[in-house]
Amino acid sequence: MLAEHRGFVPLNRDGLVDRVAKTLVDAILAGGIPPGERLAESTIAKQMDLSRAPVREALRLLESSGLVEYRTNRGFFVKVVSVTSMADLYDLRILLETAAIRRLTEINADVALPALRAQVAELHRLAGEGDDLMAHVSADMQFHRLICEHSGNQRFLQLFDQIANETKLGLLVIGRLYDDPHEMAGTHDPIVEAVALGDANRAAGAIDYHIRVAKEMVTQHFHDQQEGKPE
Amino acid sequence: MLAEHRGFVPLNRDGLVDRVAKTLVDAILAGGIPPGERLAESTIAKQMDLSRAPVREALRLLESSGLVEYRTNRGFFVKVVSVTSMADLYDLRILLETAAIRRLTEINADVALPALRAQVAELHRLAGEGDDLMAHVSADMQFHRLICEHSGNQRFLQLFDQIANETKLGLLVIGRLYDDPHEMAGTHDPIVEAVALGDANRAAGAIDYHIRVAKEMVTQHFHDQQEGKPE
DNA sequence: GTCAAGAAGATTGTCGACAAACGACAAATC
DNA sequence: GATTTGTCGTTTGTCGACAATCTTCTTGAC
Repeated sequence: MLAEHRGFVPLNRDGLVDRVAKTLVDAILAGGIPPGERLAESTIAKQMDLSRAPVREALRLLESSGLVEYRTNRGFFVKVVSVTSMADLYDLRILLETAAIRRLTEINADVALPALRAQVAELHRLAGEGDDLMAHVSADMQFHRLICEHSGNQRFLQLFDQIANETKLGLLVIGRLYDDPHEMAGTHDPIVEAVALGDANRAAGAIDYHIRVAKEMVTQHFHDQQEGKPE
Repeated sequence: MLAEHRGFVPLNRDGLVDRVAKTLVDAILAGGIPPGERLAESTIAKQMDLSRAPVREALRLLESSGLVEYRTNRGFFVKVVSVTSMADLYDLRILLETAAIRRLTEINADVALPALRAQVAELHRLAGEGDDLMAHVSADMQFHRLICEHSGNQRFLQLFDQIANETKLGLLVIGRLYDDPHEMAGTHDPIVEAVALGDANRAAGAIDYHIRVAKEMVTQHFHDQQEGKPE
C-alpha cells in the first residue's frame, strides 16, 4: 500500500521506525550527512515516502544513542563531535571495558575466548581484504562489544551499545587512525592472550592501554585538524 | 489533577512533552503506577486532556531513562525491577562513582567539597524532619549526583542521570533500607572526609564500600520479598 | 471439560492537516 | 548607519481519524 519509488526506501511494514533509524544511522556514519547538519523531518519523510511520525520517533531513538541532538522547536541536528566529548567518551570506555574484561576473565573466559579469537581473526582477514574504513571500524567495535557481552552484566552491554555509534562517528570524522590495518588488528592480541592466561589484572591493563592509545591518537588527530583549518 | 483549563495561561504550552514526562515519572516513583502495569497512551492522553502524540514522546523519554519498557505493537509498561537488574545497576554505579570521585578529589576538590558538605547537612536535616521516604531517597541521590557533576567528565553526569530514576524506583519498591535515617546520613561522612584529605584512593574506597553495602541491602531485601510471596 | 478457531473489542501504528514557533529579510524609526 | 519592528516562508508541535495489530471472549468440535 506504500510506494517504493525513491532512493533508499525500506519497505516492510514491520518495525518501520527501527528501519528508518537504521537507514539514518548508516547515512550519518557513511558521511552522507555531515555533523551540524539539520535533519528536517518532512524532508526525510518525503525521501522515504512516509509520514513524519515514524521519522520523528526514529530521530528520538538516534538521540538516545548520541548521534543526534534535539533542540526544542528547532528540530534535530547531527551531533558535532568535539575533542573534549571524545576524550570523555574514551575515559568512560576505559572504565567500562576494564571492568567488563575483568569479569569476563574471572567468570566467563572459556565461553568468551573462542569468540574473541574469531573476531581478531576477522580483523586480520579484513586487513588483508582491502581498506574499507567502515568495515574495519565496525569489526573493531564488535571485538569490544563481545567483551561487554560476555561480562555477565547486561547493563555493561547496554551502555556499550549506547555509546558505540558515537564512537564510530568520531572515528569516521577523523578518518584513518592506523596506516597499516594489520597493525591495528595486532593491537588486540595482548588482550586476548591475557584472557587466555586467566589473568584478569593483566587483561584489564592490556585493554586499558589499548583504549588509552586510541584516545591519544583521536585527540591528536582532532588537534591537528583544528590547526589545519582554524576557520 | 492536570490539564489547566481554568484561567488564562495557555501560553505556557512550552515544553509540554517534558511536563508530561515529569508527571509520569512522579506518578511512577510515588507508587501510583505499579511495576508491570501497562501505560495506555489514550488513557494517559485523556487524563491529561491532550492528544496521544506528546504522551507517546514522553513515554519514549521515560524509556531512555529506564523507567519504562516498550514492546512493539504492545505499548509501554512500567519496568519490573528484578534482583539481577538491580545488582547489575549497583555494579555499574560502583564503577562510575569510584572513578568520578577519584577525578573530583584530584582536580576539583575545593569547589566540590562545600557542595558535598552542604548536601550531607541536608540529609541530616531531613533525617530530623520526618520520614518522607521519597525525600530521603532524592536527597541521597543528589549527593551522588554532585560527585558525578564535579568529576570533570560530562558523560559521567549524563550516565548518572540516565540511571538515577531506575535506582530510585528500585529503592521505593523495597521501601526503607535503614531504620534510622540519621544512620543513613552518617554513612556519607567517610566519603566527604576522604575528599577533604585529598586522598583519592581513600575516597574511592569509601564510596565503593558505601555503594556495595547498599547493594547488599537491596539484594537482601529482594530475596526476602521473593521468599515472602513465592507466587 | 478442553482446546482451537474465529469474532469482537481495545490499543498501537501511521497518516495528513492545521496551529504555533522560529529564522531571515524587509521596512520603519531614530 | 544601526537598531528595532513587522512580515513571510519554513519547520516543528499537536491533533483527530483511520488502518494494522494484539488481546480477550465466544463458539463449536472433539
